[in-house]
Amino acid sequence: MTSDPNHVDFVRRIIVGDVERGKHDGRVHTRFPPEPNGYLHIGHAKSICLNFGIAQEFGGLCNLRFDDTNPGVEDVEYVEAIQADVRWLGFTWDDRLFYASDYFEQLYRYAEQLIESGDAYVDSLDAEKIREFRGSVHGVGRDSPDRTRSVADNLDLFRRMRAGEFPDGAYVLRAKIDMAHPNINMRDPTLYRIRHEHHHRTGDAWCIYPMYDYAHGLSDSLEGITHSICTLEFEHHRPLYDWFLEKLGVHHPQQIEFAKLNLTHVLMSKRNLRRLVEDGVVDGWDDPRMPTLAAMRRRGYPPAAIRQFCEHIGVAKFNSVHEIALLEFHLRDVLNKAAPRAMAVLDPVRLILDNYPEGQGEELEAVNNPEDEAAGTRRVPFGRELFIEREDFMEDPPKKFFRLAPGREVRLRYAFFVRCTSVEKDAAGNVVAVHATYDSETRGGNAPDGRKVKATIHWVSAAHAVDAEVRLYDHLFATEDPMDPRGGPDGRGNLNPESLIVRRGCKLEPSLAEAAADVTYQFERLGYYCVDRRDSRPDALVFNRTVGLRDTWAKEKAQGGG
RNA sequence: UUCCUCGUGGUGUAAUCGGUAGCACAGCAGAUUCUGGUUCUGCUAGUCAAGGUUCGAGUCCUUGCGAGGAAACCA
Repeated sequence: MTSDPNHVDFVRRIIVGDVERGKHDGRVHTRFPPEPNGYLHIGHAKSICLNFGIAQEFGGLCNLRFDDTNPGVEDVEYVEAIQADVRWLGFTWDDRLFYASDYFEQLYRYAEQLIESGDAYVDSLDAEKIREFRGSVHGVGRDSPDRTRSVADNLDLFRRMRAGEFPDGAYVLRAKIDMAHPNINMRDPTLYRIRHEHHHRTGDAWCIYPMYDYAHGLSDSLEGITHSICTLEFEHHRPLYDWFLEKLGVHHPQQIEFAKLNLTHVLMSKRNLRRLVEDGVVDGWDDPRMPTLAAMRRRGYPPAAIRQFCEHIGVAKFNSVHEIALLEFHLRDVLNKAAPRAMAVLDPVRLILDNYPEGQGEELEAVNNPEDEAAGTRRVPFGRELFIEREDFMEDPPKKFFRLAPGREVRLRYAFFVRCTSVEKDAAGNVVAVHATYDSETRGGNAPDGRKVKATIHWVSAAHAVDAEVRLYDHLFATEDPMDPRGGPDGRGNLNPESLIVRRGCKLEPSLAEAAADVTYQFERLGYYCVDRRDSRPDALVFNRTVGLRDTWAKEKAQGGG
C-alpha cells in the first residue's frame, strides 16, 4: 500500500473508469455474499472492507447477501453470526439484507427460459458419469446422450423435478454450451440438482436447488449490482457468469477478481479451521487463537485495527502472503492510542519496603493514557508490601539489565524511587521476597535532587491486589505456513505448543476488577489485555492477552546480549 | 503436457502517455522518554532471465524461466 491517496488499486481503477464513462449511469453497487456455512474470518474482512469500503467511497451501496443455495451445509446459526460480525466490523447494509433463496422462483423461471431457448437440458447421467464425460484438462469432453432431448421433454422433466417426482440425483439441469471448451467450467455445467432437503429459509418449498454459478450472477443481476468483486478462484467462472447474463439478456454486472488474504502462521481455509474445532485442538470457533472475527473480538482486537490493516494491505491479483507482523503493527497502533493503561503483575514476587511505615498506605495519581490527555487520571493504592514482576529483579544482573538488583535504584511507576537492599530465598534458592527502601522525597516519581534512574517498573499493592487468571495467547502455528508438509498432512506437527499459556494468581490493580467487557487495556510494560467475555466472572476474573508490547529487551536477551 | 492469471527489497504494495524505482511492515543504528512502549532520525535492501525497439524500458515487443489456480449434483 502507499500513503499517497492518489494511488489506487486495480479494482478501484476499473470502477473509476466505469464511473467516468457513465457505465450503469455512474452508479456503484457492490455486495458481500457469504455462504452461511461457517464463521467469518480475517480473510473475509478483507472482502468486506473492500466491498463496503468501495461503496462508501463512490457514494454507492453495498448489499449483504447470503448465498444460501446448498441447504445441506447451511444454518441460521451462521446467518446470525455473520451479521453480528459484519456489524461489529463497522459496516451497515440498512434494509439491503438479501438471500439467494429470495430469488428461487425467479431463478426457476430463468431456467425454463434457458430450456425454451435450447440453452439448457435435463440430464439423467449420474454424477460419476458427468465427471467422466466432462473429460480432463488434457482433452475434450463428450456429449451426454440426453443433450439432444427435445425442448418439450426437457421442460416436462424439469417441471417434474420441481414437483418432487424424482429422487435425489435422478436428474440435473445443465447448460448447453460446449463439451470441448478449453475452460472446463463451460463444458455444460450443472444449473440445478435435486435435493429433498429442508432449507433454513424456504423450508420444504423446494426440492431442486440452483448451483452457485447460476444463482450467483443472476442474484447480482437482480439486485442491480454493478461490480461483483470476488476472489481469484472464480476467475475461470467469469465466462460462465457472463454467459448466463448474456443468454438471458438481463442487467450485466462486471465480475472482478482479486487475490484473497493469506497471513503467515494463520490457517485460513474454512474446512481446516472446522477440523481444528471438531478435533478439539482449539476451544471453539471463538477460541482467541482462531482467525475468525468472533475470536478476534474475544481476544480484544478493536474492529478499527482490522479495518486499518485491510486498508493498508492493498488489493492485487498476485497471490501473496502477508506477514502477521503487519496485522500486529496495526493492532498495536490502534491500541496504543486508545487503550486505557493499568498495572498488573503476571508473575508476582513480593517487594517489601522496610522503611515504609507498617499498617499505612496512600493513593498515588496515575495517568490513564499518555497518548490521550482526555482519558484523565486515576488513583492507585500504595503500601509497604507490593508485588513486582519476577522478571524485573535479578540477583546477578548482566550489563544491559537496567531493572532492580541488589544495591540498584529504580522507579516504581507513578510512585517512588526504591533501592534494593536484600533478597529472601527459600531452601531451593528461589527468590520469595525482595527487600528495599523507598525515598519519600521522590513521591510521584521524580527526585528533587534531579537524580535519574535507568528503569521504571510496574507494581501492585499487595493489600489491594485483585487476583486473576491471565491467558497468554500466541500464534496457533509455529511455522509461517500452517500446512508446511514437515508438520504432517494435516499440519498438526506445526502447532505452536505455547500458543496458550495460562497464568494463575496474577495480581491486578483494583480498578481492573470493574474492567469493561469490550475495552482492551494496556497492562503497562507488558501488552494489551481484555476481559474474557465468556469465562470471566466477578469473583474469578479471566483476562486474555490481545498482543504483547514490542519488546526490545526480549530481543536483546534472545541474541545473547543478556 | 490444455486453459486462465500473475512475477518490483526479507514481506506486502506504488510508479499518468515510456522520463530520478516510492511507501508501509520487518531488520539494523542512534536520539527522546516516569512503559526496554510510544515518538523522532538515519541505514540496509528491489524491477525473474535473455534478447529487441528507443535518446531513455519496471512499463512496449519476442523468447525463456518461475509461481498460483482450474477437471463438485460445493461456494
